[in-house]
Amino acid sequence: MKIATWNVNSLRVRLHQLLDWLDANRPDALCLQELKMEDHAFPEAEIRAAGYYAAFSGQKTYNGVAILASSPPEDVTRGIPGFTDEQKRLIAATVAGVRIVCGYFPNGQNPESDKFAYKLAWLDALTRWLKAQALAAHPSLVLAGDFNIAPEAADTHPEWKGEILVSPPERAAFRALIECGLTDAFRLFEQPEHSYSWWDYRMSSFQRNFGMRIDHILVSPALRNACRACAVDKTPRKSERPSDHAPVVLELDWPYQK
DNA sequence: ATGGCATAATCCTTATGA
Repeated sequence: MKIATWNVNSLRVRLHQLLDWLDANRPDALCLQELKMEDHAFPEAEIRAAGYYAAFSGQKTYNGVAILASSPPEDVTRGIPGFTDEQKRLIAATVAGVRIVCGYFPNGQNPESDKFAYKLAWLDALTRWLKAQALAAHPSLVLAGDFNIAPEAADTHPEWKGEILVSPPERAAFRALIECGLTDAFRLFEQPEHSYSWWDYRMSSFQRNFGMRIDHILVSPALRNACRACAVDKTPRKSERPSDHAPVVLELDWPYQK
């Protein structure tokens, strides 16, 4: 089973790149973030024609998340239960017996801003819900998306300066997620040095590999031993008019037979 | 080397992202 996540930074602009990528990679499930469109504009017919079903939660201009799958997503839920949030940042569904939670975590802007407080509150609500409910109800669970956190020093270019996405409170919030029993699938495998998933559009950041690893796939204990490979696919980032994020792809030996 | 880019909407300027 192949599960992937990709922040497309406008599904309208990236639709054809998405369809090409689906054709070339045939994931069983794909988590999308930053649709930047309302549900009525979601390109359901094009995606269906590519052989995929979709569950989505969109909004105008910002945010918006979706789960595409080769079989119809089941038991779809939107938002973090118990957390009132106008921003469409979370969707969950079951695909082939795996509970898939797709998130577009808040950016936070800077540690002094209200948006930063919102980011930490959002992460706290997510962590509490996973710990108290979701993981118990669904032992085989994947949390995938744009976390907007580079968890360790190795996840940013060595010369990275800013505070946001790397601050101690953000990294502590990431560790709290891990402490729910989740594993960063990317780090289960040997990876190229300086592996990132996002590069700023400015200053030729991609050409200089001046990036950060902020898109992640976390797996629950029941899935940990089923992980076979996990990698960043830089191919779409090299195309014309790319998203600033690259897809991250996890291969699972699932249903697990050992 | 963080600015200078990309996107959407308010649409020729602003808000936001990371």
